[in-house]
Amino acid sequence: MAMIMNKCTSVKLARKLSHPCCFSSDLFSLTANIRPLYPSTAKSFEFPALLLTFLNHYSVSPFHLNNANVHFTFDFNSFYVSFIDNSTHKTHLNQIHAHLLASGLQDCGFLITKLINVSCNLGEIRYARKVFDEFPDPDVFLWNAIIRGYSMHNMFGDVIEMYSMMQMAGVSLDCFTFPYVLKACSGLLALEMGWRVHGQIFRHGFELDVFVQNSLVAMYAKCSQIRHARMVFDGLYDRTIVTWTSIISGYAQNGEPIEALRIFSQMRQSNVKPDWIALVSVLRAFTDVEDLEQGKSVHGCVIKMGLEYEPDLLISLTAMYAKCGQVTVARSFFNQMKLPNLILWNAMISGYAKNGYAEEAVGLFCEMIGKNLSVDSITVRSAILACAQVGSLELARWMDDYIMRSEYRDDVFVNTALIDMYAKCGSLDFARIIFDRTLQKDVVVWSAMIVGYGLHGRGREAIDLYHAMKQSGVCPNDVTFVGLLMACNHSGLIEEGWELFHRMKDYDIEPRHQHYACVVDLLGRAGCLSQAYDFIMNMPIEPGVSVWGALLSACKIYRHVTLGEYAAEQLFSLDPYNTGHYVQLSNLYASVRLWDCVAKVRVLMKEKGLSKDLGYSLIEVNGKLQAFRVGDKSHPRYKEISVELERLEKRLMEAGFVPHTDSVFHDLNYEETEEILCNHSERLAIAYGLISTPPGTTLRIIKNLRACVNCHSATKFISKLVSREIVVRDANRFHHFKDGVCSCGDYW
DNA sequence: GTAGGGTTAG
Repeated sequence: MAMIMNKCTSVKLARKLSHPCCFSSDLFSLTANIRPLYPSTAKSFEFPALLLTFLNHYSVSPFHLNNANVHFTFDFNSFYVSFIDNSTHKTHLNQIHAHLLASGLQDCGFLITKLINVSCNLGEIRYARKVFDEFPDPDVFLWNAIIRGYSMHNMFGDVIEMYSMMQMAGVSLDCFTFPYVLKACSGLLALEMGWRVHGQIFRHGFELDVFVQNSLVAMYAKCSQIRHARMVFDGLYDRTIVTWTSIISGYAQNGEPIEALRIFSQMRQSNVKPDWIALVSVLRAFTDVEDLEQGKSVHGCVIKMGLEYEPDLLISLTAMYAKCGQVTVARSFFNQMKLPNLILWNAMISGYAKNGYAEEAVGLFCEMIGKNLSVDSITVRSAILACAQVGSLELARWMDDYIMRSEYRDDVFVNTALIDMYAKCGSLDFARIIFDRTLQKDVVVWSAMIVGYGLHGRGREAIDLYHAMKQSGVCPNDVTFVGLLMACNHSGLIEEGWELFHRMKDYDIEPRHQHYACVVDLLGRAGCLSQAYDFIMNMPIEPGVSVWGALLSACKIYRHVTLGEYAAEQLFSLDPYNTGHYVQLSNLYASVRLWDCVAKVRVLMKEKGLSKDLGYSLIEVNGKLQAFRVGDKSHPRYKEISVELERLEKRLMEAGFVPHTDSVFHDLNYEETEEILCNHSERLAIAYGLISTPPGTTLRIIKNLRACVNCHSATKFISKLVSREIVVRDANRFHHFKDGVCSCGDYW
């Protein structure tokens, strides 16, 4: 049998028929079984020969054949006609039309409506339109048929056009017309048109039709008019599960998941039983708020209702678990789906990317390309985000190259992601190239570039770009200011940062935690610790982790123990299981040689079951990332690395480098300390980079933790000794080491 | 012949 199958159609049919996870084979056997039924059954029809042609060619459904009134009730629903060889559609339709003409039935509105419906179902929308145009005086059924055709193929502009023409022709609309037209308004986000249609609905007296009203709720919700959707919803006495689902998903789509969930519980109280689409909508709301526990309870509900094999629920569950960080659980749902589905893959890739499983995300993306699966803008954006996290410039180049050859090269969202990616992979130059070639830059594009400069401590350029942005008529937003403040902070532009912070109110932007944290950082950097403390005390919002963290960092740099202890106390109560805070406090104690206190912090961590995060560094050599841990001897070239390390050590000593022992977490004796220091992962990566690349090559290193004082200082020396630029991405920012100086100005 | 859902950059 010729099989040109519409994926979506086959899924719908399979849903009606059998276990969804193995639909393809069931579908085949079912079609095979019922085919032989036709010839014998068909003989008993009294209907004209052309309708037999219809049935034989365009229907594989046995369901209607046993019906005594078959010639008036048979069904040409889209999913029953999707098995026909595409190339013969046109011929068959032509034959049928010819039969109609020959039988003098060309004016039979009923048959022509059927012909139009079948043509639309087969995707022959232009043919349908031709048949429609040739019909002398179309009635409302015929108009609805052609409008339905355009609607089912998402040709919304044509829907609206036909709707206007229908009114001009003086045909009165019925309650079937409006849902198609409203769907078109939603699809086009044509709110004005939606308003007008709403007026028509009133005038035609369809304000009680539940289909029309449900469509109105959905239309307003899709056009971001959730308040209006709510007004229609509140005015409805007769609410079906579709009504409830429309308003629930409307709130979720408009960024109000909490309200969506509140209405869901209201729905449950009204004893309306959710169906699978309602559950999908509710899952989305819990996914948005990343509420794993509630998400799990919906999962329980899905199982209770026996819907756990519903493919679209599997997708929603995958998305929910993935976004809530349960990527392994998500992956098991992902693996259950045998047929490729773009949204499922997107959910898995973005879930991986969002939760730090960057390699898995990139891997899946490559798998998609390898398998020739179609991707969309969401797929590439998630993949770009993952590349940004990996940090490899080579991978970033590959991704950029892929985008340049794709249909997304002018997509402003994709380009924003690319700018961010290049900035995080260490190349502002490439980021700038993308930025410069992006037309119609919105505030997000500008902010991404400003944040990029900020990340690399290029404060002046960030501020210049900010002025250029304003000049081009784009208004800054809160993210722009995060970028600017970060840029000032990372490059020591203390007064400029302070001034910019106060400019925020000119744009009615309420500072958030990140902005306050940047200011505390700025003050801290300038050594104004008591001002920083006063600033925190006068904040209009409750200071959070980022703010106290900034203060603790400053206290560590300036060795201010009492204030540091206070900041640490706040951090421990707000964020008790974050190892970083304990390490910072311990490093503060170590810097003033308060070894007893260092030990106390260690005990505190032990009590909480925490251990210091293992440091590692990655270095990219010839497009490959190599990982090194502290004291790592496992590398195949360890012998050479170790020789290089010793050589470096010697040269460092000769150049007058003195190790800073206080960056070691434990109280060790001097020799051991020094040995561990030069075995820090960063140094291993540098040594490997030096022996693996030609002289003068920039070394690019990615660390999982913040730079330690000792490595930072040693790396400055090394950059001068070996005449190399060394670019290090630590957990917070970039350090560009060159000629013995670091771009961070020794404050990070 | 009609209505509702899932993936989304800084």
